[in-house]
Amino acid sequence: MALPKQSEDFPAWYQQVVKGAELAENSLARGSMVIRPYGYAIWEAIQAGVDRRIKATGHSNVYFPLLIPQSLLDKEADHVEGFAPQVAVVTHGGGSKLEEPLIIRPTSETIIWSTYAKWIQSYRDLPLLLNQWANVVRWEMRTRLFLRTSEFLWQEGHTAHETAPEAIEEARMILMDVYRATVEEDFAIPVLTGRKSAAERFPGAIETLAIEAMMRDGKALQAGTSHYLGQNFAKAYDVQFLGREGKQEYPFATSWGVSTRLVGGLIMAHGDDKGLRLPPKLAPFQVVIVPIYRDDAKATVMEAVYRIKQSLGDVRVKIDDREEHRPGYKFNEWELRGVPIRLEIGPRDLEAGQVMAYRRDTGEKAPIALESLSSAIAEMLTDIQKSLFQSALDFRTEHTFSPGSYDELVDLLSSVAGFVQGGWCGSPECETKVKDRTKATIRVLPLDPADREGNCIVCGSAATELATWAQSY
RNA sequence: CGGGACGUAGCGUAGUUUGGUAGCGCAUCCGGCUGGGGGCCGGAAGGUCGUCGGUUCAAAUCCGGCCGUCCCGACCA
Repeated sequence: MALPKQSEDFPAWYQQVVKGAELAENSLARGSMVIRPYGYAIWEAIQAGVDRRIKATGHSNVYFPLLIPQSLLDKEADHVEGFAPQVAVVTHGGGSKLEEPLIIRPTSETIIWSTYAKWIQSYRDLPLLLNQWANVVRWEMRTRLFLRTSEFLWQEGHTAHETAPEAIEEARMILMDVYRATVEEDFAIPVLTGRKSAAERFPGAIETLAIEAMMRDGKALQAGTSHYLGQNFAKAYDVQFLGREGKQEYPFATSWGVSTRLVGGLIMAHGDDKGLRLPPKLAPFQVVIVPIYRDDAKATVMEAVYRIKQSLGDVRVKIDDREEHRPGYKFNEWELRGVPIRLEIGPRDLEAGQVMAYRRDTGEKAPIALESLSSAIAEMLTDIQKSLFQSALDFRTEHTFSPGSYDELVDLLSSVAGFVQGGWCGSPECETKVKDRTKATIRVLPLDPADREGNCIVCGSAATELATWAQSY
């Protein structure tokens, strides 16, 4: 199979990588996907890193139901307005029409906060720091595997706090210590962190924070969000606690999530014309061994191969011992599937006391002496993880611009050049003007804006902050 | 939901203009030779031509409805 070049047809490239690497495929219900073993293994590695960090910051996991009475959704005005068009509704069950329709959760604020009403009575019950791993359904008009599917897997954290500053700090901590840390350390993808403009905010949120990553076509992908919800949900679901001063008070909320969309980001941030390039921390197989032999050498080679796998200890090693494919076929296939290191082991190598090692990220191939293999592989995996991050960072730097005029801003955004930064006065009119002209949106605003950022690149009046615009997924 | 393209074996496709027994490549299965960058030879199996209806002696082919996929919009936490 010939993969289209990224530069020629990025969407076709993406789709064929997803299918060719056997990550996922479309399923029967519109917009839904089957995640295949290799794709799911990547998701499990992602989950492990996120879950570990969520727990390390004091949160516990819970599970709330998939089905939510429709009336619950209606209680928070912004929320219902934002989600109603995307909600799937169950109207029948047990062979008859339901008295009250049930919605399939598009997110769980409603069911969770209606339950928190029972759990939160006193300031001693706070903070309540819970998270769940779940599937949600949003009836999107246009879907793409991993990036936007009608059903997707995610984690959603829902916390309740005594004070606003505490909740705001929680939302920021999750953004920085869980999401940014996971994506930069595990995915080897640099992210911008910041606030969303009012237009891009989560329905029902007071502040939405996000991490944004650059894909190799210059578009931005929102890779994770963390919301400060204020007291909106507490009031909508009548959650009150008796405070330290003996008065009834409403708690302050956050919610935050990352989803299987991250797999799409992983593909598009690192992939090249040969396919996937997986960072070692998330790769289901960190090393693939392709044995090379004629019949007479088979026993010797395979015996060495198993011994070598043993010697690599904790490294996740796949031995591709399929008889039906020749080495060249396997090389291409594992490159498409993004395995960081390939070891070629044949009689010639064994005689020389070495193996051939191929690095997926750089395409370099060089021999490694058997006696130092274990440390060399460990070192190489570390180096690949670092070097993928560095090259993604370099790519982002090369594709980040600071235009001097509105016309230049429009040109850069229209040609999907990458991230485009400029002063913004904070007015929705200027934001809309750029969007109408170029389809690009403000992806992030600084977490802590400076006092002044020159003039608004759109209208020329005093800028209150530095905005980063981009085309986005 | 609007505009465009498409739907033929597991995958990719030819055939549709001009209606007349559905073909090719890859993959699969069997046998053999092979094996350091997508092997070769021989044999085999695999098809409600997306679906429903219409026109016709005859429909993959013409007409209509529906379903689905992809691209571009609208929408999108």
